[in-house]
Amino acid sequence: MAQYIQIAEEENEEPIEVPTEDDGTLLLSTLCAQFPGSSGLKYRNPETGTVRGVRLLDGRFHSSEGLWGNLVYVVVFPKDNKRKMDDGLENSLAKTKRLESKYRTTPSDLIVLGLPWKSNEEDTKQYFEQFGEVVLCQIKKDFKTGQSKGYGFVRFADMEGQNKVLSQRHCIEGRWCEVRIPNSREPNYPIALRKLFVGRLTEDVSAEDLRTYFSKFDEVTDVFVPKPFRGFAFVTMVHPEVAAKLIDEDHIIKGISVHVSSAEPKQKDKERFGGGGGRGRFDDHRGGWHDGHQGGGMGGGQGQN
DNA sequence: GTTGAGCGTT
Repeated sequence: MAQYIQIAEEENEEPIEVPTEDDGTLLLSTLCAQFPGSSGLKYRNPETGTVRGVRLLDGRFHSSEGLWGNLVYVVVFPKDNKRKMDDGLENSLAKTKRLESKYRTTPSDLIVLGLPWKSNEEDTKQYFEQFGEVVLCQIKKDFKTGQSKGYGFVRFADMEGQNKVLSQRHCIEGRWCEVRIPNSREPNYPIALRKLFVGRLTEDVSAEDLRTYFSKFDEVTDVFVPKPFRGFAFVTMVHPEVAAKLIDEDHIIKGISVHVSSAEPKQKDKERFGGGGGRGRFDDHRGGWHDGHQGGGMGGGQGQN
């Protein structure tokens, strides 16, 4: 009968339970469904403290004694993380997901949800032009009455405009609107819930190091290190729930123990830390796109190409 | 004349 194995993406992360087959093996395809792009499994031997790999034969993982036990297994991704886009190891789901965000390099139509009924195409276009050259702006209307359906499409000439517009919320003529990649069920969450404050930083840790480190947990949309160096940085993740799990933890990056907290400190934290200098951390830098946007120079991070 | 999640008459 099937059992459930606890599998996590990182050793110290919350595992999810994945079912085995009736014969007690775990299908690689089952693993890939939960961890797109994964290629293996490992676990820490409780007795020796060393990490062991799990045997993989013909697309099936086999536990050592036919029992998976209560261990938390950790996903392994291909070593050459600089995987080619059409690497056979990546299934189509993973490809689709990546294409939707990280590896997208040309602008696409973006759907704008929640427009005010009264908004017209001219004013809406004007609003979006603050982010870059707008090459398309349309509002969907009832073809009979001409009444707006409250949503439309916008397209930018380049990725810079697109990235900027996707990385923040929008207030158009008094209403909060959402801009998304069409059909991607991924809303873009409020930046305040995705942005991490990385404190106790030293200059040995570069923006690229930060991006590489935090990319292990989720896609990183932005890394900001104040110049001149001030001992902290901001890292913005795609998913608020991932960001939440990283907050209030110490992380070792290049041997340096840094402390991660929310970029938008709660009142009590303001009293504990910030305070002295006057304004809070969140005010110390403008939201927006700093590096690593897909447009120009391909910021640090994992493997592209 | 109202409304508020959705996915586009070319």
